[in-house]
Amino acid sequence: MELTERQKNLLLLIVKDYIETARPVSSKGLAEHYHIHLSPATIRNEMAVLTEMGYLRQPHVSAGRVPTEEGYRYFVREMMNQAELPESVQRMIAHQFYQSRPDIDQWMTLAASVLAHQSQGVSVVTAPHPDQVKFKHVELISTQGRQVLMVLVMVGGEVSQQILTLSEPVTQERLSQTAARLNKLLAGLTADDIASLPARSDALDQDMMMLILQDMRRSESRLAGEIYTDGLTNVLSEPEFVESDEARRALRLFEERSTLQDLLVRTTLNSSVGGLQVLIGGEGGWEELRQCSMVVARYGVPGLVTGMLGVLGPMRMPYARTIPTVRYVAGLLSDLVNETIAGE
Amino acid sequence: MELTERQKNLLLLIVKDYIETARPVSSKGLAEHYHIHLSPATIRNEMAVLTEMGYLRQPHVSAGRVPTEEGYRYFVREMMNQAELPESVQRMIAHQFYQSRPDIDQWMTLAASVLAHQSQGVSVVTAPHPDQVKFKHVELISTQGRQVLMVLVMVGGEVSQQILTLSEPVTQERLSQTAARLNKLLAGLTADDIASLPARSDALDQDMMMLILQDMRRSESRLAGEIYTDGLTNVLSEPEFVESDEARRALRLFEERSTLQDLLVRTTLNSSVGGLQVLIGGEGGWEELRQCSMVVARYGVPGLVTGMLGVLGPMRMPYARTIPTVRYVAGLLSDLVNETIAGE
DNA sequence: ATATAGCACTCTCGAAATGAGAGTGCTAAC
DNA sequence: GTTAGCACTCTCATTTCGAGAGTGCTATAT
Repeated sequence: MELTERQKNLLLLIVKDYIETARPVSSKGLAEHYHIHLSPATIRNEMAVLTEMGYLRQPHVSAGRVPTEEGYRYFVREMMNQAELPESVQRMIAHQFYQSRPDIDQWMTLAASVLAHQSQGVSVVTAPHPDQVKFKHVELISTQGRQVLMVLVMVGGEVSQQILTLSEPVTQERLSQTAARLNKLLAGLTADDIASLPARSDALDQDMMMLILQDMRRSESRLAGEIYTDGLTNVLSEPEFVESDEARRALRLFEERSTLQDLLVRTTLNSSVGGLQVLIGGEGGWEELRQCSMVVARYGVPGLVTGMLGVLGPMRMPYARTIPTVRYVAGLLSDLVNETIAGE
Repeated sequence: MELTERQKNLLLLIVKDYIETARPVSSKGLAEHYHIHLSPATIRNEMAVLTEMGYLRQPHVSAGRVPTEEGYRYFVREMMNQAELPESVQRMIAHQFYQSRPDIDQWMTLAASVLAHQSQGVSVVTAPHPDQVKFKHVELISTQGRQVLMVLVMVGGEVSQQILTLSEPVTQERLSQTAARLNKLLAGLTADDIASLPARSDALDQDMMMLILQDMRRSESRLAGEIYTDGLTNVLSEPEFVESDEARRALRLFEERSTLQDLLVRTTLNSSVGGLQVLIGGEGGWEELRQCSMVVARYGVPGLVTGMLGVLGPMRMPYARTIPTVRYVAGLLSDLVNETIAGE
């Protein structure tokens, strides 16, 4: 069954109003607030129909109407394509990015901060992660005695570092030689490639190679790279979170990195870069998030390096603000990633 | 005026009980719950005295007693020296640390997690930070085109990395030579030392040196290094935070890194490594934390590299658990830092 | 047919009323 | 010094109540 034009406008207006005020919207209030040329009675009739169709519901018989999940979905579907971030805001955001120093960590933190601020929700951003990790460069630096700092650089610029403790002291010179040999040998190889290489005759070389392999595996398994979040306290004052334990429990998800990653991976697996998903009411099997919505997007260079970013908020979140912001920041990060690995 | 032995015991018991139950403790309840050989009436008399002296107060005339800040302070002072973490817990924690891979980042995350879990509060840990940054090693790696990854290692193992974009492409070979020259020239120097060096004749060398200097300055100004926190959601369900807006607002401090740093620096400036401070009710001029307490400690090698860690919770926090945990983890981190930079 | 006015009806929400219970302080006796 | 007893106070949960909000339905106007 289709919605008439009038029903559609009314529905959108109701959702919008509810998002702003957080209280059930009444026929009278609607008629007054927005000067529609309709009487409350007429609006009531239409509301009854919309309720029948599952877009609205009444908390109790003598309250106004509140959108159902279906109602939110309709709203989001309608405004998805039209919503644009004001240009001044775009410039402001872009400015911050291009002014920060060019460092993945900075960018991620900044992205999380911008998202949280603009949307007044909780933001999550994962660092860009190569689909397949390739060795680029290793550096072995003796700190002192048997302690060695290993800095491993992957193709694409990802860096991992760790401190090793050797069984016996080794000179910096020997470390440098080992590093040089490995750099030549392993350049551009994937973890699988390295695993299938024959053992090195030199014991130190062999040990280091194994450690590198291990590190690359670890890097690969971190499906989504590091996770940055911001704005946790934003939602604390939202009525949904003050009142319901359930909503508060949802926040716990955001502190547990492993579940969070799971969530992200699951929701963004089938979404392509550029595409944007809105999950309303914990769609996709997240019981804990039944009262929440997420706006997520993937960014990066498809097939090479990608990451994801999103915003979580109450189902009543300001989609009109959140959606374009997520989309814009995703685009920005894609550009930055692109520039960084250009000409690969 | 001194407290009699009986008053002291009573006071400690009351504080302990209140910490556990979160509700005002009554004379009767106290007499029943702990089998003291005293009647409620006697206890009431003593309570009246303790109230007089400012250690207790009554939320209203017909409620039990609640500790005042002064009461908490007394409690903490008394148990400060005796509280010990059960050995099984100690082993469990140590195990986690020695099992994790030896990486500052891992350690910090782990420390934050352990603190948050054990104390059921919000934990904060700052990475160890050298009192004075000294150059150790630089590595320049061409990623592609004009993009160069600069990895800077300080004495002590601190690493900073950034991506540079040069005005024109430079070969890896030339970068390596520059790095080698700078490594020789700058080894062991402080930022000030470097600033006073004459300009290099080679333009690339000079540019890089300036960038290194800049990076070191930045590293120095980050007074407390990176900040790790955990357990934010722990306190959300505590009654204090559910009820009062004020307490909730305090959490906002913890999302704003800059204020947080300020707080840490100010509170730990005059505390020595090994010492442990308990700030009750926002002592030290933090209005926002009037309802909270913090247990903070400094760790590391005095005069060389230090960091700090702490736990924030409601004034009603389980000090008996938190204090020994903070102390133990601080010791552990000190050991780890020590091992890492041993023989410097 | 569609929109509207009117009205009866239902339900929530806040305020006021009430009463039980918790806990105290004081006094007098042990 | 300790304790039993008792009067007193205040809170908190519960109930009652009425006002108000908002609806759905029906009859009327366009």
